[in-house]
Amino acid sequence: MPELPEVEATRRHLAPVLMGASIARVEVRRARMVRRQERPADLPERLVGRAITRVGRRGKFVLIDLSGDFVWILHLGMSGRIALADPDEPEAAHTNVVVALHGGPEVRFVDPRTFGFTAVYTPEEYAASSLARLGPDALDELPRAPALARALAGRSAPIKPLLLDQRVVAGIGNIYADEMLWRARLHPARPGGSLDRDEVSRLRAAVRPVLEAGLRHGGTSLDDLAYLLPDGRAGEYLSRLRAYGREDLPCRRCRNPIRRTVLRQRSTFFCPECQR
DNA sequence: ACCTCCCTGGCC
DNA sequence: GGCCAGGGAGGT
Repeated sequence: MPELPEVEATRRHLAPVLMGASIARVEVRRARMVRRQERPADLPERLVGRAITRVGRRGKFVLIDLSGDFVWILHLGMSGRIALADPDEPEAAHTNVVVALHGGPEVRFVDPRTFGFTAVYTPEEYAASSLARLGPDALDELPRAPALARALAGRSAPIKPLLLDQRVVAGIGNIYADEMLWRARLHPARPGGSLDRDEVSRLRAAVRPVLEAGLRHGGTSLDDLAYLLPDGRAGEYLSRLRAYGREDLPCRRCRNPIRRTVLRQRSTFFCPECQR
């Protein structure tokens, strides 16, 4: 599932190839993939001829700066991936958008479920978009415990959906949220505002190690292989998960069975013994 | 602040 | 054949 580690792996894969390149040609095969820009049909003309000056990331968004102050945005949704391939290589199924670079490979946006999207923004459009309301990046800008405590203070919503709220902290998705709460020994249904100082510190301390472990192991590909690395391989982090997907399996800390519940329509896995 | 919806492949 | 997975926007 593309959450922060998978998106960061994608960014690292793209950056060396895209930096300094310029865009030759754009093909949008599924119009639905271009969303959240006022006139989606403008995407090709906004991209063609522009040079790439930076390949960044904020939360789950890949942000590609272009000449002329445009920014090209990629969001992988839940089944998207970016493949770099020479034009004569065969295409994967569900190659929905192709962006060819001058004298270089094609950037192929493959996404069976089309929850991912792409757009090109002017600075004004960016400022008016939901991207401008993203919280601090969970890896690069993680707030210290006191600031995190302030963000959670007075919140009656369960801590897990708060972790998934991209305005609080950007980049955490359903799998890694469960892993962080397991590591911090916090029950996912605890109201955000009920966490004491020590608990907020534990949670804060769990964020980066979980994301970095995901990154080290190439991210998490579930059994449906909806998510793959840019080169088509499966991420290896699945086998190291402590909570997510482990219903009825022994907790790796206390050996009691992991339980599954649904919180805000999302599968939630936790150890009822050691997460309180 | 909550629920519904979008979409498709894989599984039962 | 029907259900499930889920990020994020939109509606209530």
